[in-house]
Amino acid sequence: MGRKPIREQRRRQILEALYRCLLRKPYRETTMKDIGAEAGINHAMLHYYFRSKEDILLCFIENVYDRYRSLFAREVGGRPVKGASGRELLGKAFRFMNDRITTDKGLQTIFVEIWEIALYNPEVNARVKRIYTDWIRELGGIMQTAGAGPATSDRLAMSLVAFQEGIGLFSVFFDLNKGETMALMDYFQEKIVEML
Amino acid sequence: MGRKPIREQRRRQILEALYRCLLRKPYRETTMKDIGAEAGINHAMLHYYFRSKEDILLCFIENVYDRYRSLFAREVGGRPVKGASGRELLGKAFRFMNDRITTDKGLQTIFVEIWEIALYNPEVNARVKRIYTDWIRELGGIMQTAGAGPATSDRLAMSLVAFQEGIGLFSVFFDLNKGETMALMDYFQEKIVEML
Amino acid sequence: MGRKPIREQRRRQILEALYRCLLRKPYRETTMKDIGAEAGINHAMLHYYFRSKEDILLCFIENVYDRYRSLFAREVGGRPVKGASGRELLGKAFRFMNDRITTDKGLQTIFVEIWEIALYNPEVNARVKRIYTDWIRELGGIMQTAGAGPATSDRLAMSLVAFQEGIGLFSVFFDLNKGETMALMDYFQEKIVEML
Amino acid sequence: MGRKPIREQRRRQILEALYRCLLRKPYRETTMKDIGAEAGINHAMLHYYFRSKEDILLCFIENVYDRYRSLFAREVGGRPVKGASGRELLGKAFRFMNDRITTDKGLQTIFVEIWEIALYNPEVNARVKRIYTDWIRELGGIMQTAGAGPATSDRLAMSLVAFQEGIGLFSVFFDLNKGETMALMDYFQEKIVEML
DNA sequence: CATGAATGAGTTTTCATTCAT
DNA sequence: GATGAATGAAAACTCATTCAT
Repeated sequence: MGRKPIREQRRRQILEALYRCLLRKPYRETTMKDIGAEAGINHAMLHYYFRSKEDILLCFIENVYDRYRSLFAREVGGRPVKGASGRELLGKAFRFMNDRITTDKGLQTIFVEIWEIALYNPEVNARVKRIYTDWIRELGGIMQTAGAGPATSDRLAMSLVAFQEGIGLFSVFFDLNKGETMALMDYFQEKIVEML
Repeated sequence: MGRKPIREQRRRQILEALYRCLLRKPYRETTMKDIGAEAGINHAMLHYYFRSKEDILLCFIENVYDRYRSLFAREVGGRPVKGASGRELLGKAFRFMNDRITTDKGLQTIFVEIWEIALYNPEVNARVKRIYTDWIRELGGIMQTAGAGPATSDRLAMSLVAFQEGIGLFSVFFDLNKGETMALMDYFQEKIVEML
Repeated sequence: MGRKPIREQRRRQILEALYRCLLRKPYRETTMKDIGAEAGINHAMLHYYFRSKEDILLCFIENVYDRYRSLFAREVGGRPVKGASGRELLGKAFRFMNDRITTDKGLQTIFVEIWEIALYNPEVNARVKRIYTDWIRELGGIMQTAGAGPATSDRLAMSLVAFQEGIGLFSVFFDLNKGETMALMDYFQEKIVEML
Repeated sequence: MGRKPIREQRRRQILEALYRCLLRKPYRETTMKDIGAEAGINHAMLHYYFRSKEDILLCFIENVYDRYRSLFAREVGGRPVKGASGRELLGKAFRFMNDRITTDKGLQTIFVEIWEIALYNPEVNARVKRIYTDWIRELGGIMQTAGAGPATSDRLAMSLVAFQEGIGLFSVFFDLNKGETMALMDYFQEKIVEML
C-alpha cells in the first residue's frame, strides 16, 4: 500500500537544485519555479517537501555544513589520531581548507550569497554564525594540540578563517585559479605554523 | 562655493538615502519608494534623476568609492609625501584601513551586500573589481616604498586586503567592537611590517 | 446490532470530523487534509467515500438534520401523542428548541456557516430551505393542535423560528450563557402561548 | 502639479464594487481581480488604495454602518425631536428598520456573509459586535422614551433586533416580498408597542 | 482499501517603471 | 520639476483532486 517513500530523495534533489541555481542567480531572484525546474519537479511540490522557500534555504545551509563536517572528519579526523602529531594534524586541516573550501569557487560563491542573506535574516544568521563559530573552535583546538596557548590559538584561528574567507571571496572576484589561491593561503599558513 | 545645481544636490540626497536604506534592508528588498521616502523625494522622481534602480546602485558604489579615495588622499596621501618614510606611510595606510573601513560596521555591511550583487550583476561586478584592484595596487605601491620587492608586495597587498575584508565580515557577524577588530588587524599587520 | 459495513462507519467519521473542524474554522478555510487529519483518515480517502468536498458538506447537513429530527421525535413526538394536550406538546417543542438548538453554541456557529454557504450554493440552499420549511411546518402543526387557526399558526411558526435563529446568532456573537439565551426565548414564547 | 487627487472617489468605487460582488459570490470566493473588474480598476490598484483584501472588507463594513447611521439620523432622528412623543419616535424607528434594513434583500444577504466572516475573524467580529451593540442601545433608548423601564427596554430591544435579523435571513432564503416581510415584522412590533 | 506523490489552476500581494496633469 | 495614479508582469504559496503503487 502507498508508494515507495521517496521523500528523502526528493528533498535531496531539491537541495541540490538550489545549489545549482545559486551558481547562476542570487537567492532572491531564484524563484520556486526555477528550483523546481532545475530539480525536475513541479514547483508546487517544493511546498510539499518544504515549508517555504526559506525552509529550503535553511535546510540547504544545514546540509552543506553537514557535508563538509563529515568530509572534514573523514579527511582530517576531528581528534588527533593516534600517532599523528599536532603539527601533522594542523597541516591536514590546512590542506582541507585550501583544497575543499577556499579553492571551490562554487562553494565560495554560495557563501557570499549566504553571508548577504544572513545580514538581515535572523534564522540564516544564527546558522551561519554557528558554522563559523564551530569552525573556528575546531581549528583552535587543533592549534592547541599543535602547541599554541589557548589565547593565541583562539585569535589565530579566527584570523585564519577570516583570511580564508577573504581569499575565497577574491578567488571568486578575480577568478583566481587553484594554484594562485593556494599560494596565497599557503604563505600565510606557513607563517602561522612558525608562530606556534 | 556657488550653489550646486539642484540636480546634483538631489542625486546626492538619493544616494545618501540608499546608504541609510541598506543599513536596514538588503538592496533587493529596498524599494524605490523606500529610497524616495528616506530621501524625502517622490519616488517617481528617482527615475528622473537616475535611469533605474540599478543605476542608483551603480552611482552609489562609485560615490562610496570616491568618498573613500579622497578621504584616503587627505589622511594618508596617495604618493609618498616628501619627508615621510615608506614605513610611516604604510603605518598611516594601515591606520586608515583599520579606522575608516574595517571597523565601520555600516560600511562593511553594505560591502557584503555589494559583493553579493556583484556576483551576478556584471556592471556592479566591474565596479567592485576595479575598486579592489585599485586598492590593492595602491597598497602594493606603498609597500614597495616601504622596501618590499614588487612580487612580494603584490601578493602581500592582496593578502592584506583579503584579510581585511574577512575581518570586516566577521566584525559584522560577531558584532566585534572596535578594539577587538583592531587587535586582530594589528597583529597581522605587524607581522607584515616585519616581513618587509 | 450487526457490525456496520466499514463504509458507513468511515463516512460517519468523516462527517463528525467536519463538525469539529467547523467549530474552529470556516468551511472554506477547512481543507480536505484538515478533515482527514481530524477523522484520522488519509485525505485521499475522503474522495473514495465522498464525491467531493461539497459532497461531504451536503451529507453533513443532511446528517445534522436527521440527527435533530430523530432527537425531536424522541423527545417531543412528531404527532400529538395520545393523551398529551396541544399545549403540553407545544411546551415540549419549545423546550426542545431552547435546550437542544438555540442554546447549543457549536450548532449555532455551524448554522451561521451553513446559511452563508447556502446563499450562493444552490445545492446547499435547497437543503437548508427544506430544513427550515419542515421545521416551520412541524411547529405550525403543533400550534394548530394547541388551538391556533391555520393562518395564524403559519405566521407565528415562521416568526418563532426566525426569532429563534436571531437569538441563536446573538448567543454566539455576544457569547450569552444558557440562562440569558433561554430567558430571551421564554419571554417571547410565553407571549405566543398567550396569543393562541 | 500632480494629478487631481482621486483617492476618495476610487476608494468609494472599490467599496461599491465589493458590495456588488458580494451580491453574487461569497467574500472568500471574490478575488481581488473580481473586485477590480467590477470597479473598473486594475486589480493591483486595490492594493494602492487599501492595505489588503481584509482592509477593503473592514472599510466596507464601516462604510455600510456609517451610511445607515446617517440615514437613520435623517429619517428618524437620534434624539426625541421636540414635539414628537416617544411612541411616534418608536414608530419611526420601526418603519426605518422594516423599510430600509429588513426588507433590503441585498443588504441582508451581505449581512449573512459578514456574520459568517465575523465568526472567525476578530477584526470583523469586533466591528459587527459594535454595530449590533450600538443598534440595540439606540433602540433601547427610544423604547425608554416611549415609556419602557430600563430593564425591559434592554431585553426588548435585543429581542427585537434578533427577530429582525431572523426575519431578514428568512426573507432572503424564502425570497419573501416586501409585503410579506413587513407583515411579519409589523405583527411583532405591534405586540411590543402594546407591552410598553 | 490505503497512502504518499503529483498536478494545475488560482490567489493575494509586490514593485519597477511609466503616465498624466 | 513634481506628484499621485496606473500598469503589467511576476512571486510565493494553497488546495481540491487525481494518480500510482
